[in-house]
Amino acid sequence: MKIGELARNAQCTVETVRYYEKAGLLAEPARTGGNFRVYGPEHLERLRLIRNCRALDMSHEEIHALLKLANAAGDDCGAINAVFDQHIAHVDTRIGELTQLKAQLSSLRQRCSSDQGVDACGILQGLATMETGQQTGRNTHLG
Amino acid sequence: MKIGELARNAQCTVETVRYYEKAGLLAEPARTGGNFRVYGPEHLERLRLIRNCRALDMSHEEIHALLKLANAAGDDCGAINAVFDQHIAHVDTRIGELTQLKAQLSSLRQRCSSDQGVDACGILQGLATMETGQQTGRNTHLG
DNA sequence: ACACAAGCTGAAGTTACTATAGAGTCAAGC
DNA sequence: GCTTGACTCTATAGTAACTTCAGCTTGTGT
Repeated sequence: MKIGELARNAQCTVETVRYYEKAGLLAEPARTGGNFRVYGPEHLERLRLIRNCRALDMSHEEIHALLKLANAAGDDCGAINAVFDQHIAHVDTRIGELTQLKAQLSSLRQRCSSDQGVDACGILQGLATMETGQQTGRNTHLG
Repeated sequence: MKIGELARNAQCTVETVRYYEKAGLLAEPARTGGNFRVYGPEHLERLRLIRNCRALDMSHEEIHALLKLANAAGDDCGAINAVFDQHIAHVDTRIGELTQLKAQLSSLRQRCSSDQGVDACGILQGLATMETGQQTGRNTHLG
């Protein structure tokens, strides 16, 4: 199949497919005489796997590690579990961060009664004076 | 004060300060004869506000809107509330997405018993065949 | 024969910064 | 007066994971 069909089957754009190829996630396919890429079902399966990993918010780095492990057929998959567990921990951390964030936002939001002037706005005052606890988490790749 | 002192006071780097200036979030300050930026307390207050907004995961676009509203002194701050409410909704959406995500990840994770071969790995099988419900949310700027 | 869809490459744009290169400024010490 | 070192300046490139664009070639339908 050609790139457009592949992309449709995997629910992504052709640009994304070419991007994955350049990024080394998807193997370079054969070409037609006219230089068009031709894919087989194995490419589709691989692309679906990649897209699902992305839907699960894995980074390219994590996906790359996973693919490498998947290709080392015969090995036991303890290492795959490790990649997965680490990713679950990322997601969990991020949920915790956002939950705390929401609490902070809600508390600020309550300080404003909407029909007063900007000068007295509790949100703006809070934003200008609050001390954010330590530096904010750059510790996951999840936003 | 000079840029280094400003940055220290606001807990960020000098590069970030210069970046905010170029991005139009922070007003261009006066310069010394030697072309060094000189800031007053009003710059510090503004910078603190920006940093706090960032700590709350607001995008530059949202912050820009907020600053514009804050500058329109005298207006009532219903519009500020609207920006805030929208941002809280973003955070909430993202928490929901990640929670669902974690459930999916955990369910996949349980399919692997660790000491089997890669061929039989339930995680990989799941990843290659699962149908991700619709397209994944590009609907917030929160990762 | 000709239009139009789909494909190709390479480069630039996105967000919010961080990092680097190479130069200039300033205060302190000798 | 001169040097050292900390600080500052501009401009450019790199990061992640794509998207968008320009300009061209190929394939398909009538």
